[in-house]
Amino acid sequence: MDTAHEQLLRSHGLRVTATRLAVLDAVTHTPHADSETVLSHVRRHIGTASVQTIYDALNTFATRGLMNRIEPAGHPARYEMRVGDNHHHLVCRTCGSVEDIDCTVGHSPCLTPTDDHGYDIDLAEVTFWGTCPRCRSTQAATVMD
Amino acid sequence: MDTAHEQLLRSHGLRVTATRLAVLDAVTHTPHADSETVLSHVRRHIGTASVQTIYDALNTFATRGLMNRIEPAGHPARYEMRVGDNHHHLVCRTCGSVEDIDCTVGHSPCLTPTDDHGYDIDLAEVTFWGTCPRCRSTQAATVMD
DNA sequence: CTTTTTGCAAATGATTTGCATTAAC
DNA sequence: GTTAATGCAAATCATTTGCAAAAAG
Repeated sequence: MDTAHEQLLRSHGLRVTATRLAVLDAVTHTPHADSETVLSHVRRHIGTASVQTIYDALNTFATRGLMNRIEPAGHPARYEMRVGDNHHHLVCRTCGSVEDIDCTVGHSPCLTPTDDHGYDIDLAEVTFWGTCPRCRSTQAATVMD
Repeated sequence: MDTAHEQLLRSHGLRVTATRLAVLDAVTHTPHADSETVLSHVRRHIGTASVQTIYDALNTFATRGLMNRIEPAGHPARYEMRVGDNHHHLVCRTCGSVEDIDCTVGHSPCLTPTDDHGYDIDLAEVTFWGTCPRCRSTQAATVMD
């Protein structure tokens, strides 16, 4: 079952290591995982791993296109396996948790800029900001000061 | 001319100080300014100001709704005066510079999420990512290794 | 055996926090 | 005279960098 991940690495010209397989495993099983979550998952699986190796693996994967890096402002980066679909992200302002949201129109929605200002545009990103149910109930209890 | 800014502060229940007026002035004259740009502008205008005071003013303004804070992933936060229009942002991946982009449809475009996952959504944000003309020409010269 | 990955430690860089001083109301 | 704003120093926190040791091909 991790043969698929081995193939994924090789097909991108990357060396197969226990750490990398564990990182792929972590993000596959916990979409939108942050580096800390990945680190603890990896340690649980293969015993030991350094913070820097996790960052290196995640950076490599994001750069080589195996993963997407999601960077919610004010929160640590999160990662998801790269899939071909078109989806957006819903981010909690309070805890930074991320949910996928299908695109309403199935493809990039009205995202052709009116004026590209000479930029070479490669991505239109849609982010929905809000408060997740859990943070909302916590706040409701807290705000009663 | 800074009377307008004084009124803006008072109308939001904020005290009028030289630093705050200079910060408002900085962001008005340099939309999408980052804290460093604001700091140097303020120092040029009123002689002295601490980093922390700038951060405090910008945070207060963003929280109280006088400004929008734009946080391009991987780059320092930038600020713009809050206006009622509906526009998006075009961010350079390399240098983090920001340009405004008018919304194609004039109002939030196809931004009603298909499933809100129980979140209390307050904003749909559209960000275009690309490379600005300046960074593109620099890279073209550099990539020839 | 050559190149890539890993691990450790130290550095970076934007931003925040605590607290005493000063200025606004 | 209160309360809020400022300034200074030190802390925080995610992430990066430099370099030597270990592992992959």
